[in-house]
Amino acid sequence: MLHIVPDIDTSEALTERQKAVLDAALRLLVEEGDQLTMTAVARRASCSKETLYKWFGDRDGLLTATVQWQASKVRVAQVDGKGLDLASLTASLERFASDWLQVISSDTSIALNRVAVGHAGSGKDNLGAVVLENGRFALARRLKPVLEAGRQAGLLDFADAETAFRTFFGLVARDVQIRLLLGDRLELTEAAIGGDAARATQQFLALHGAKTGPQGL
Amino acid sequence: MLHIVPDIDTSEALTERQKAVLDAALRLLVEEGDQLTMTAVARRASCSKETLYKWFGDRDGLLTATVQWQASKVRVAQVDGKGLDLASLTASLERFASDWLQVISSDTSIALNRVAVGHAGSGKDNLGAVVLENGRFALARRLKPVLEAGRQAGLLDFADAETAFRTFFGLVARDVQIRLLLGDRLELTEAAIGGDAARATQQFLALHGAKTGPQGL
DNA sequence: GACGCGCCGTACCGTACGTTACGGTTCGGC
DNA sequence: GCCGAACCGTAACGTACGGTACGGCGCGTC
Repeated sequence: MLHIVPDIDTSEALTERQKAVLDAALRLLVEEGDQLTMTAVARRASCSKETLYKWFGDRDGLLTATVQWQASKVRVAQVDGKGLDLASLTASLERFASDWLQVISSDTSIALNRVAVGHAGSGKDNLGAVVLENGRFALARRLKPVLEAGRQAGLLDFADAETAFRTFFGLVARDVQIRLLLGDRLELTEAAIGGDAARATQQFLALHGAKTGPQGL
Repeated sequence: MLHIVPDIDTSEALTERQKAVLDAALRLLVEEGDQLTMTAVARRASCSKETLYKWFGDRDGLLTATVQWQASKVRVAQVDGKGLDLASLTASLERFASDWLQVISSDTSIALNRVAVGHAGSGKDNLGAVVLENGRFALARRLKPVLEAGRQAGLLDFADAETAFRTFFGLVARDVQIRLLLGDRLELTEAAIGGDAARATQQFLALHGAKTGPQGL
């Protein structure tokens, strides 16, 4: 009922050592933000700067590789639509919502998004596109089949899956991500996330749940 | 029925010349993002670096002043709740939604948020707090009285104004801001914004509009 | 019309950091 | 045991940029 599949194989030919280096860079990114230096990465990863440049070309290459490396680790649960009833649909939606809130409130996601947002301004690289592709769009790819299945099963009612997805997204994320990115302290406990996921799911069902009885409008 | 009031008077003792300099800095910020240099600002504003440092202290001071200067210009419409009926409530909500989408999709807002997000990582200054205070929180301060008035008038039904506001916020903004910040091209025409504002308002009313007939749950 | 003040333009200083170069060490292959 | 490749640690280089100093100029004041 629930299995994990990578979107794109971005782990192309990365040795264990290289992954370790990228993990070090990632930790540094979380701690220091975009002003991490090549020297700091080399020291933290116990490798030479020469190696960093040989492997990743330049600073932007290292940053890109780091972001892709982390992005390749973010997986959203995938659910198939067999034997769908209201209970399992609700559970699936709540799980998506919960996973997503968990992701966007994690230190790693915040740091990565901060860097990507910063770089999106000066269009040197496409960190923003990478983050978007592995975040928001990956989520949509996973969720839409569930929505479609829900519609097939007569549980949901909507015209356009993309629009329905965006409504769900808005109900789940609300102002959380932008507030976190802007530095607002916003403690999201496990319980709060669960509650928000349930609320968002109920709201979504209220908007797009198929009417059971006869209904105008 | 609709008047404009500043939140905080941050235009404290800014001469016209200083405002012009900040406008130049702002334009540069929109064009070049955070890697704008003091030299560039001085050249664009036709002033000397010495003056910049005398007026704003250092680079962060200039950035902060620029952000506050722009923030002080962003005003969300204020609406009072007299003679509220469903039509005027709907119109108010749509106007809020439309204004907000207009703001967050503007080049200026995107540039400012990018800078603020970047700086929120390395907590040197509080640009993030400034942006948040004049954006998301200012919106809440303006909208909540309308929601409360709607509840008083028996048009809306919700337990907590803050939660209701966040729901509305989510329905309006959805994934727009994060996508724009991450560099996604996302053309928001006047018409599209109007449509989204109407849709979000209708969804909000569907969730929180007071039930007219007898109704369980 | 001399003086002082505020500001422009620009040259200059110091530093941080990206990038490169190089000597020393480990290690697998023969 | 020797060779070369890969890599570590560090020193060195070049540059961009934040910050400062200084000469010149317009302008209000006496």
